[in-house]
Amino acid sequence: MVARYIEIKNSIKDDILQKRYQVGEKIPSERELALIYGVTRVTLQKSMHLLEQEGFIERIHGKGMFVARVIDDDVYMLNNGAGDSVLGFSREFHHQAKISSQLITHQMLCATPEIAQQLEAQPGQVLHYIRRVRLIDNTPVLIEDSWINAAVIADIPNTVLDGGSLYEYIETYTGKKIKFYNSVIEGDLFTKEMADMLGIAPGVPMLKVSGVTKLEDGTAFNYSLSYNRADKFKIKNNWVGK
Amino acid sequence: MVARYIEIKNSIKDDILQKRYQVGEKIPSERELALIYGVTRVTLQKSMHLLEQEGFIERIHGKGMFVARVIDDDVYMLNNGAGDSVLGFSREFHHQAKISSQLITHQMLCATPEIAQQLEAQPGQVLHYIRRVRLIDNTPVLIEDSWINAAVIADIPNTVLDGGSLYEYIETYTGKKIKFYNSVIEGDLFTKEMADMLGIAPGVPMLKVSGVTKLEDGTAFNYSLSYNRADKFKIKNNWVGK
DNA sequence: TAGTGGTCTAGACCACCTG
DNA sequence: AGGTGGTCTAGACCACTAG
Repeated sequence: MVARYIEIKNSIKDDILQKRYQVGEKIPSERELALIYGVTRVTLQKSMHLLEQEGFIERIHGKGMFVARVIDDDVYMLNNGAGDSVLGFSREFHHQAKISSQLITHQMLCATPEIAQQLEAQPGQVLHYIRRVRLIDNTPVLIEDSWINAAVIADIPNTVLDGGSLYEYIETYTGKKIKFYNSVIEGDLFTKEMADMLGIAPGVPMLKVSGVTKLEDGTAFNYSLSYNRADKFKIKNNWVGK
Repeated sequence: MVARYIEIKNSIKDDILQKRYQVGEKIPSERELALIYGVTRVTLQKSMHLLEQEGFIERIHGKGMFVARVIDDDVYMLNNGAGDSVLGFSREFHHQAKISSQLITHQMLCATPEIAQQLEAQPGQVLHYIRRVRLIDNTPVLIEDSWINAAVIADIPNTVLDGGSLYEYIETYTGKKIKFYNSVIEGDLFTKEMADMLGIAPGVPMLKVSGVTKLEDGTAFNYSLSYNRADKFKIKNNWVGK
């Protein structure tokens, strides 16, 4: 059951990505598009506001809506607050490159008070602890630690951890969608130990991203901490006022 | 002319910040709040969706709306995609600390092709080039380079660059609000030259943030590049599905 | 079953931009 | 003046959660 305004948003996003509109070009007005898609203006506006937040169009009061120039780049972009790159490394990049994982460890342990608090669970709660090195085209680019509440996801097959999408597995397993991801980005340097795992020199800059993921029913199931090579990743952000 | 849904959003945000609701507590339903504020559900929902994007509440289908735990921290948070910290360093932090600036240079120059493209202007367009070191409680924490289109803002008094808010000045000067800020975050290390300007050791990690700022009529007026001490800043991000 | 958020309609009026 | 996006109303029905 996909909402109509999501379908319309994706349809127009596709038009932009397929270059059916040129960069900077004015697209049809809200009233025209509402007529075309057979919805009211309110519904169409929901689509267009989303498209604006995702950085594909700019809405200018009194003028119209215009296709934004979209930045393409040589490095990998982790989109913030827009798009779906939040929904997992595999899902995001597997179309443009070969994604693989090296499972360092997968064990069950009890939550420390700190992690329990992040997961809104009791200290001592049984968790999966997973450490993976992730590779793009066979080059190691990041280390990711995940703590996953075993009360929410009891079993995690190692086949999922090798190459599959963990988030996709969880959505299938629970029958619920992922709705919240609250994260914090920090800059730091790789320690020798971590640099060795990635096969790079120590003292290389990194982007550290930590955060909690929740399902649509509010269940916090995953706390993760990833250490990303700063020469391989950038984070894009589109802020829109009001 | 402030929209009703913005007023309502701020009113409820204030209730949360003033602890009139406890963390995790359920707040009144949409229908109740719509009645209280004398608006329809559609209007109230706009308020609550904003509040959710800003990370203050979580909306759970079938259950209700709940106050999110808000992360307070010792370091300074640059909020992404939510809140207004995008709208300038001064405006964001002057309530919690003494903000000052050290003006390194302010000169007029002609746009290179690269910067002209960012500003959607012609190469050779006259620009302000401004380099400032910014301080929190007299500690230098970042270096910021700005290129501002002189065709949009002709005069920039040095009093504004010293301690005032540049963005506030621009909104007053042009009579328009800032609507877009598209930025990219990268991790890197401070060079010796930059480290010297901040009085720190070279090789310290930094968060580099670059981006273009536009007014509500779509005018790109500012391209900026800031080099932030990674031990002083974090960047927060709230992603909400759908 | 009752209450919650999620979606959608068919209008209306306002604010901004251009000719 | 005419077209654009921005806001708002007063309903309706659907999907999810709980007791």
